[in-house]
Amino acid sequence: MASGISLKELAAELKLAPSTVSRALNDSYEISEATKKKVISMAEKLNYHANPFARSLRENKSKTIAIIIPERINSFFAQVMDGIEEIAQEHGYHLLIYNTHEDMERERKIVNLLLNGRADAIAMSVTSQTSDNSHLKKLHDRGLPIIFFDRISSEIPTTKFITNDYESAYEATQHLINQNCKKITFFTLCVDLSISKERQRGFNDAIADAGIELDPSMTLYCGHDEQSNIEKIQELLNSANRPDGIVTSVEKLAFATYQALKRTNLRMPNDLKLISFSNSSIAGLLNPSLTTITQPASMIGSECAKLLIKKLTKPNHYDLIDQVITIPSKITIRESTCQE
Amino acid sequence: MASGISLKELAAELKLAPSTVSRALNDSYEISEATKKKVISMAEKLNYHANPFARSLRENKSKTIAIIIPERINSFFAQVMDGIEEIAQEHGYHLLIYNTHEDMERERKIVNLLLNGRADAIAMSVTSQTSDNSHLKKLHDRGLPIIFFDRISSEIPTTKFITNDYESAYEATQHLINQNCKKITFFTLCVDLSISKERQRGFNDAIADAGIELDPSMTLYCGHDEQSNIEKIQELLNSANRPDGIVTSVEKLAFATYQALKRTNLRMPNDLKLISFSNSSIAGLLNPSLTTITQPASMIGSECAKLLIKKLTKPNHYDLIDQVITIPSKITIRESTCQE
DNA sequence: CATAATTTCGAAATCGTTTCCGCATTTTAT
DNA sequence: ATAAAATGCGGAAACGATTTCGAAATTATG
Repeated sequence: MASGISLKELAAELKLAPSTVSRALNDSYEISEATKKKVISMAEKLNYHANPFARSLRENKSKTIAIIIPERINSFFAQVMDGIEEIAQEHGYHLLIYNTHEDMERERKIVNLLLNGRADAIAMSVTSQTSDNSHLKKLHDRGLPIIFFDRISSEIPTTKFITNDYESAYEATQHLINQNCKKITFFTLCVDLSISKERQRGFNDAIADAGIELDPSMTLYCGHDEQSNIEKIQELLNSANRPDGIVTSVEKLAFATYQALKRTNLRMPNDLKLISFSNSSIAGLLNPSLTTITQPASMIGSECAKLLIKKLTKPNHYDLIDQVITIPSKITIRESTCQE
Repeated sequence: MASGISLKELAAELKLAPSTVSRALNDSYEISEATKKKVISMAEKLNYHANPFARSLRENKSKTIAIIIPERINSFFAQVMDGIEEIAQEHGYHLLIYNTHEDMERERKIVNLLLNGRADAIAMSVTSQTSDNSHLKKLHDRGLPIIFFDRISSEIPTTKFITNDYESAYEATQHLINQNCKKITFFTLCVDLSISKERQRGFNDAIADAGIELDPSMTLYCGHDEQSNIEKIQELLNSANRPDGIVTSVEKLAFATYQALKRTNLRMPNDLKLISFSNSSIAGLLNPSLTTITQPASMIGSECAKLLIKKLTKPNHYDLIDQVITIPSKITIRESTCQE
């Protein structure tokens, strides 16, 4: 609790005015080199560290960026966070982390917490339930720089980073068609989410463009509970018109499919081919190894951070214009979609 | 940048003194219910949010906990962070995240940043290079509550949370011996780390207790580079005295072993059995599924947070006494160590 | 009714910085 | 030689909240 020495005490020790010491430490041109040296060395000696709150209060900025993610830290969000962290640390920014746990009410609370300057900027991925975004609007109206990534809120006019969900899903589906799949199913989670919609659209279009009749049974809606997902998938795989190709829109549904598959006597890739959106580093170690669409998570994170910091350091030179920046995903073909 | 309305402005609007408004908002007994109601509703109406820096400056506390981790967010640290986040959010605490990237110099810098009250408490896992811990000592001497988890610094007299690394490694090794392995090798990363040492010790003792002669070739030292690890392991597997059982002290070395194995014609578990420390949720999906020692990561995180918050809210009732609390890991036996 | 006790609120200090303004003193220009 | 400008520093206000102390208004008490 002993919070160290203050600027005033340091000044007293040096027999200088606080204003002089402050300027010396901030390398002001008004202070002679001689006194600067004296001040700095005394500060070192007495282990002086400026109080961040006093400074933030005075300067009305916190040198802090807040990250808001919607769920427990999975491989995707971990990589995004790592990407942001790298850039933030490089520029001396601090990082606050919040998790909305897919709960819009929590999202609203957290956003309100950030309304008072605790963070200078925000990078966030919205909740799957975020229908009303008045709280986000308020944040934006206050002038707080905010960037969305992955799960974006299109109604807030700012910069958003996503990956090419539509194209990737299209390509993934096309890949299965090329591998001779006749009945392809799309596994998805939350239909309200921007990325889910895009991926679904990519799937639908690829199916339609291949001249296949699109019907609702070609989409399986899953939930957040692992076990019931597995059962639901198992049921599908045991049914009469089981698919011979699957595109899963999120990593965890691919894993659930592996689990479900274990309980059947179907073989992958012979009876069934699987391709999934995933950032897991061990997709190549699964049995069979999993063909993936890998999102550029780390780069999304670092680009968010770079842009935010640019905006913060040169507010007039950069603007978070209302645009969606797409960083393409990468499809890695592995055994799970091999031709038998 | 428009940082909202201030207490003073709110007071002016209400034709009350700032002190009264402050007390009303903090539910002081000195204020009548009538004025409290008026103040609160006006605060709502004008969207007043207290400036956190002014408050922190005055109260000398930040309602913030800092987490310092030593490397990119893997499944273990992700779970720890989730555990901390859950408890922190419950109690209205904010979370700052720092990553030392296994660099002691960065660790020192980050720790120095926290020397001035930016965080009320710290939960950290040290760098593998942390030999000199004067910076940690300084932090502790200042009276800042600090807790170590997983990678602990035993010289700082505070509470530490670890898992039973020694026993787990011992049991894991014993398990391989019971499965008829005759030549067992231990794969490890950093020998300086407390946890590495403990795991190594557990392995060594299990080997010795089984009446097997312990020799240095039974330990393979790996590095941080994925590819060279794979090559090193591959080389070992192709050598004359290849092991028939492996205990890997960290997750990534198990994955590297899977990769290396692909390049040989050895079969798991027939020719080789593998058990690893790991928190990956998809160990069961590997081919063959991986027998794991799972650390109670989430619980470690939540226990850290609970204890820190107790200490912060009732400083006199709780003390971070110099003790090591062990939360046991759990061994899950899967195909990779099955009897053929 | 006068005095004491209680309730309710205001004025001002305070936390640790930064910065505007002012004031010597010295240097440069005319 | 005198005016102008530059240099180096100090004093004090300000950021926005909390809190100590004290005063006014209300109620209770004798």
